[in-house]
Amino acid sequence: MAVTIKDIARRANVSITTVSRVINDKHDVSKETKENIKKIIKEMGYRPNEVARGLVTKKTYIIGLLIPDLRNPFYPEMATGLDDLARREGYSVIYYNTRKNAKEEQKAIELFKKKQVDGVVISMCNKTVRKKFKKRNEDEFPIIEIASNLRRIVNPTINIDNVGSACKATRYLIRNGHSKIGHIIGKRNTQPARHTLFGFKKCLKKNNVKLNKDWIKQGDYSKESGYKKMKEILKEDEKPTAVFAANDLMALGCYKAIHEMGLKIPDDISIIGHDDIEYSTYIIPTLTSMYLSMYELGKKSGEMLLRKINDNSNDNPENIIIEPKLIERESVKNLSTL
Amino acid sequence: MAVTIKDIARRANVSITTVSRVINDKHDVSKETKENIKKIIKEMGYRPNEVARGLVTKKTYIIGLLIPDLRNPFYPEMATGLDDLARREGYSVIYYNTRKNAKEEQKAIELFKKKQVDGVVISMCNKTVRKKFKKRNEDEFPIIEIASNLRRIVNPTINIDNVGSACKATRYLIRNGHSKIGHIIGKRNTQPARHTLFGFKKCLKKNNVKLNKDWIKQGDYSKESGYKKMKEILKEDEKPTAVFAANDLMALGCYKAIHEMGLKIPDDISIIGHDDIEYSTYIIPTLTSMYLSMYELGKKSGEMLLRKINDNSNDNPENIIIEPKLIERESVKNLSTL
DNA sequence: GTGAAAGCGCTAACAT
DNA sequence: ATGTTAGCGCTTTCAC
Repeated sequence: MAVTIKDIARRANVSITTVSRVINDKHDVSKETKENIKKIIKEMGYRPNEVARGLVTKKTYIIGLLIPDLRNPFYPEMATGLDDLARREGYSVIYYNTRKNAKEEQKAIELFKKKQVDGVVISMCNKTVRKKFKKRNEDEFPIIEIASNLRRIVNPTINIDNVGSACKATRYLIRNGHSKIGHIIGKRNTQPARHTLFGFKKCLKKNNVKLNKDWIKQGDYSKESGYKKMKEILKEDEKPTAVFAANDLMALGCYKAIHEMGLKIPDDISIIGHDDIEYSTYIIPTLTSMYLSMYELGKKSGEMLLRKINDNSNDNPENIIIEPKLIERESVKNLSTL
Repeated sequence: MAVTIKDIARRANVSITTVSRVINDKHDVSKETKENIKKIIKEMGYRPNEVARGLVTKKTYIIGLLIPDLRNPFYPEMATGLDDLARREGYSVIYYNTRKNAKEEQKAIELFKKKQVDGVVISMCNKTVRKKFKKRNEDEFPIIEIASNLRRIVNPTINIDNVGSACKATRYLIRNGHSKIGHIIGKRNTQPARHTLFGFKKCLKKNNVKLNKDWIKQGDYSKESGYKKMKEILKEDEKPTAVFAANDLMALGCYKAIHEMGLKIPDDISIIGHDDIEYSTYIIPTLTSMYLSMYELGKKSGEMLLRKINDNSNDNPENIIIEPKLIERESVKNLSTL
């Protein structure tokens, strides 16, 4: 058995309360006893049992993190940002990799509740789960939502301005003389995908560029889907001169497809990505993309969450909107100078 | 306040013991009361408090995972394997991203203890911490070590045969007619790095290939270091015709360096990696690498850990050795056919 | 089949 | 400055 507070108390000839006091750094303990107890704690290698502590304080110092897909570097990056912040403030994070599966998302939430986490950061795909979650939990534990893109903001939210971002990306292609533009979108049932598509279309219309539906394909944010969808696009009779991939992972897939078809980026076809993951500067040619710091996003979500955990003032939920920035690299060709 | 077992008991007009019984699926409860209680549980949205439960059962159903670097896709992959298995068996995993920092590793262990995790999976770099850890914990909680490569096996271990793997990779280059071979190793203070270097040297010697120390550079398993070290190699007066990078991430960095110097893979220089991360089939040219499934590794470590948690028989610790397989792709040129 | 009582390791009033 | 008591939400003997 591990040593408990009782063992320390016995050895120090004091009550467990006194021991508890020095553990928690309360002021009203005499210097002598305090030091004596500390010594004994060290000697016996005592470590307070957080489970017991949590039961009475109702704080576990655990944050739940719902991760849609651990294999997308997007999320480890975010998790790192959250973890760093949390750790600094004495919190640990427990993650649940849901694989974008609604059932798993549901289970993740159940789990977090059972585990009595102090708060949760979610970035879910499934609308229904999210709504249910909110309704039922209302005030059970603090939640920060990332990229939910919901109209009515109930929980504090960090949103990515996908409409604006898609617009910027598309405009960049147009400015570079492209008028035959394809788009590989994410899963249609997610808000970000819808918003991105909306921004894309809006920008085309605004600039009087014709939309060709054959060049719009639906992927699922994975490399594989980018690869497959790009191949489909390249099989069309008329091909676009540029393609906007809704994330860098799919853009990576595009690279592979294009290379396999014996074409060159950006000479034969231009690619622009989204998210600007680290890899994008390590592929050849380097990928032009829309940058947003997932690390920062994770960190910010942690800050907001902790604020909410400690304040408990449920009024006016914060709402942060992140606007991705265009990072010009080598994957887009300027046609207008020709 | 959340609803507790008491609330359910009161509503059902039974003792909390009975409620506890149905929660835990004990047999000796009459069908009627059981069903009634279940109904009420559902109605009130009751969820057992795992913290309270953990306090008495001394089980938290939490596994601690020490991750050296979340941003290396290697680890999310492994974490996914572990998570999947753990989840299936009713366990959650709490991770600690140590960033290969000895102090953080130390802290991670302290934390895991305080949190009363049921077991831990570690793959640490730091030898000292590891030893200390073992000595002090001996029987505190079950541990699985990954890639520790320690001589005396105390804990169950999953090892990667880095000596053999480096040998295979090197031999492959030699068979393809290469005799000027460089090597970018990982951090020298880690066992895997030492073993890999050892295997590399051993293979050269065995095949009477001269070792050129200028072509051996020390990186840190990051893309950046691969990039930098490759640049250094390419600045040497005499250049190797092939380079073996100790992991794919560094190989990726090599690609960038080589491209920037205006050279081509594999025509001007061949590259072989190690780990075979998913990206390696998505870069151009596709990377020849040594494959080992991190997902499987994570899963296996979970299986071993759970076995240890449940068995508690500390005798003859298991020891699994994984032997990476060569995956031929496009980044190595066959010089002998010239 | 069901309940009463004790206790897991700790904190938090309330005394002294 | 220190101890006594109660209790967090649950499981687990031990009775009945």
